[in-house]
Amino acid sequence: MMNVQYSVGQSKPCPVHDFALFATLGDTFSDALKVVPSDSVEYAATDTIYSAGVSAQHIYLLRDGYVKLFKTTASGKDQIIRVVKAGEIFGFDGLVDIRYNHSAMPLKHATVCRIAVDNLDMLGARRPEVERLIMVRCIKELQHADERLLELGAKRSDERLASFLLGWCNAANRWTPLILSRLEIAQLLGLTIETISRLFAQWKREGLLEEKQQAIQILDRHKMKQVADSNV
Amino acid sequence: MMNVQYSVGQSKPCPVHDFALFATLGDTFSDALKVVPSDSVEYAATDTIYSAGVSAQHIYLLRDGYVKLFKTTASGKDQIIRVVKAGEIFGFDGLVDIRYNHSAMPLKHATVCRIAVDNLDMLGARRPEVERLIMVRCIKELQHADERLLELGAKRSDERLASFLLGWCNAANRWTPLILSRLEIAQLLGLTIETISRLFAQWKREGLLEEKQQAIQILDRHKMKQVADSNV
DNA sequence: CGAACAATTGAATAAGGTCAACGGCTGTGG
DNA sequence: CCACAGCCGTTGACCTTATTCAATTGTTCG
Repeated sequence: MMNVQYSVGQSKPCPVHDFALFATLGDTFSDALKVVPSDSVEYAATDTIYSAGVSAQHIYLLRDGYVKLFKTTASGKDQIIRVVKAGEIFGFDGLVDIRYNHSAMPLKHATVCRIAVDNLDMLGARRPEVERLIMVRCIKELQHADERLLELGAKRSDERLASFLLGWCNAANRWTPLILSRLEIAQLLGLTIETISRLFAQWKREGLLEEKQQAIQILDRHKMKQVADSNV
Repeated sequence: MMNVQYSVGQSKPCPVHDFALFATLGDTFSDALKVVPSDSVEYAATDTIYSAGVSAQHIYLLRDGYVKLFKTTASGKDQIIRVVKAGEIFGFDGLVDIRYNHSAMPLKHATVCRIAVDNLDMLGARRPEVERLIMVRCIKELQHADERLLELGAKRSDERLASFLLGWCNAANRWTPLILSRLEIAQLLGLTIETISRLFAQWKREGLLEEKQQAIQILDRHKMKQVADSNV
């Protein structure tokens, strides 16, 4: 572990049971979790949480910030698979495989709580509940992946960007911090920086979208939805 | 259930435990499964197994043939999410959601065994093992989806087709039946019929690929791999 | 303040899509 | 048994979309 900064000490216990995700399992699980060694780790923008191909020893819960999961082609192009938001879990390849099949890095900054896969055994009888939880999350993620496959495979650049923005700014008519750079948006949508930039410029001109500082606001959500489904 | 033909009777019990996938759970599970109502259903090429948005009541095990899972855009374009092969399970949206989030149809022909989600409860104490099994399958599928996202988002048409063909013809230098039509390959790779056709023609000319009847053979697997990773 | 980096914009190019015509196979009905 | 319709695949010419290349501006950070 090189560029990893522990938030307080080397192994600060992580209050996993505070999180809604794990809270659904009830108190018995929370109690059980207190037995499981877990620690809190903080990452800066340039840190790598884990790399594809590396031994998959931990399962992660994102406490604060955003994390991008991505894969890299043989020719060096990155494709962002998913953007993880606070409260979500990621990196559960270790439950099945020896190695991670993708890489994980923060967007800007991230605080995670991680549990060693080996230590999951300590949960004893509660373990099936964890697996059920992960199964549920996994199916949800699979549905999300299906949707993204549809976007990458069957939609034009403007449709892709529009539906990404709609998903990102889930609050209507409010400023939403855009954590991703143009490059990261491009890598997420399978496009180039320039294409993203041009679409932004066009939509700003048309009064569809506004941007100030690092934040954006969708001015005409209805029209943006039309663009996303190409009902123009 | 309209265009559904039951293989023998209305509810022929399905020997689920014969399948490698479930066999991993051991004999106790096989015994338990005999209690669970499941039936075998046969579909022709034009039948629909289930449609996106429909109530997700069954979980399926493909016994014979191939099944395509796909989503449709608002404008009517289909994107094939995954091609299911014999022995694999699909349609487990019902474990989490009320409705299927994608549609399922056979390629040519399919025989499935299905279990009502409600009846999975009958497995009682053995249920955690089923959930673990599904979790494992689900993670595997997620990894597969990640790979496909990389292909659709970051690769050119020739790279996509080449890596699809390499995956499809896993046996080296042997004739492999190509179950998919040009249209279906196009819908899988996010391309058009014409593009697929042109690449096939080019590779046949170059002696990379051969096609007779409904079968194909990769003549130069090494070179095909180079195309897939654009090491040209 | 200047160096590095991020975003914008324009012009040229390439990749793939669209449109259209044609060939070939299959299955059906006279 | 043949003729023909219908479907699938092929091929060519053209067009659209998005990428690439390049120059410029804006932004952030030491």
